[in-house]
Amino acid sequence: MKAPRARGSAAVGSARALAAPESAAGTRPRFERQLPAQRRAALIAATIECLKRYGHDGLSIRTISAQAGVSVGLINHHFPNKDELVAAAYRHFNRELVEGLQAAVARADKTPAARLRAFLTASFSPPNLDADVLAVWVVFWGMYRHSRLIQRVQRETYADYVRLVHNMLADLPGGAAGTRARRARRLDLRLAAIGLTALIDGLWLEWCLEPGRFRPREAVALCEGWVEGLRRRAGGALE
Amino acid sequence: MKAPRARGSAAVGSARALAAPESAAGTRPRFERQLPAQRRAALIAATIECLKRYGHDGLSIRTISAQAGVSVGLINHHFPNKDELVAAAYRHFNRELVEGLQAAVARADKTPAARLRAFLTASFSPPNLDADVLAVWVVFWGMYRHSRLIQRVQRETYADYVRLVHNMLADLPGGAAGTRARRARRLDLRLAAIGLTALIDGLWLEWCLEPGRFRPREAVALCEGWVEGLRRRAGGALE
DNA sequence: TGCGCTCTTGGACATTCGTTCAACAAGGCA
DNA sequence: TGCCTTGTTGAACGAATGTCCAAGAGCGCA
Repeated sequence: MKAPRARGSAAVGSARALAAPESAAGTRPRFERQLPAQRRAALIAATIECLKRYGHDGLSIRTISAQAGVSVGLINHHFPNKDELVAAAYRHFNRELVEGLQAAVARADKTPAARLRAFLTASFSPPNLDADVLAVWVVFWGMYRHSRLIQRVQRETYADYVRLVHNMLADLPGGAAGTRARRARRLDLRLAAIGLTALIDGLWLEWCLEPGRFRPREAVALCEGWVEGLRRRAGGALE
Repeated sequence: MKAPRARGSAAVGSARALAAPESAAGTRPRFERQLPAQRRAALIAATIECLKRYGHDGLSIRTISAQAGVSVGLINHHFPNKDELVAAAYRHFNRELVEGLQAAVARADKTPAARLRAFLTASFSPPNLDADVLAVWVVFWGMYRHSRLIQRVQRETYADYVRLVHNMLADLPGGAAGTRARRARRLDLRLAAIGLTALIDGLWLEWCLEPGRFRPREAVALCEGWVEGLRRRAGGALE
């Protein structure tokens, strides 16, 4: 299934198509100049939208420029090449996820349990829990092994996510270890963060591959159950 | 990063390159005819190999045929089109995973705990736990939303995997519920299978995105810890 | 008002893509 | 031995790809 060519440019979201062609002498501008930062943002948004709609096939200069309501040449004026645009889109996508989760946690009550619940609920709600959104992730992951750019962005942004999860677990009752069990507990925390992250990602994946199999609330419950089980075993080494 | 063109065809694994060009009148066959089933299998193997080496870019008729040591036209003689070849490769990949896991379980001791451990160990060992292998999965997942063929194969093969996990959990001590708690327990089993699958998939993903963060044994321990936590809560509804 | 910076256009380019097909030839069978 | 089935080749096709660049024009500034 290929992305449509969209001749004449539907120009979704562009001001271009708002009015009918001028009748009188009024010479309406044929395009609107924008500041580089704005245009770059629009191109990044168009890239993600194309990825949502057409998957990997949507990653073509012509599809993206049509989606942005812009000519083919413009992309290479704002980005040195396609790979840089894709990497920028990946960075944006990552940042928006992490910032959204951070905001959800910040809005919650100050108790660790409430913060965790807010985090999980946000993870399993729109806009994150959307089959289109996960499809976008998966396309990016598919590039990971063979694109240095994608690898770099991953390193840059993933650390924030891991830190968020890690801190949330550390704040849980029993999470602040005394000096004595400090070392064993830190091992636990490391593995716990890894496990929780994996559980969340895996549930994401499963839900999107087959949304009917369970409901978002059940995913939250599963994660909370996991954390609960962790706390019960607290102090003991995992292996 | 594009896949190389390989003019003259290195013909990896083909009998073609075994001997030097004939000097005397010996007219060595220019190619070897094979049964359709064999050739199809070779093309599927070449497809997966290309996916491992070059990611999504490896999915081109020319790259695959070069990898198989075969001409471009042959692929369309054995498969109606490229999508069917890719779907066949996905089916093969799925089947090999599931059958490998089933075999590992079958080889293990008959106790449920040993079977579970064998399953987990196999899940987090080569050839499954390989960054290349997961990269292949991720490319397939990236096609899922937009390819009916891939969706169909997914439905066909995923059920076996889920059943395997489900049965293993059901066999655990405490898994065989009495008639009284039957219904509540079945809810638990369903969610437990979902959760364990998600945990395994997520750990896969994490390990391959950053293999240094934890060791395969730790992944096994995390999964066993999860199952242990489940059994401790056995009988109670999860929410 | 008009100049000029630079954002924007869109045609042109060389490649690569998936698919087709006429011709070739391997190898079993009579 | 020679025929015949059919697996196999590789050139050719049109479509689509990413990039380039000369020309055009929006809009701030003098």
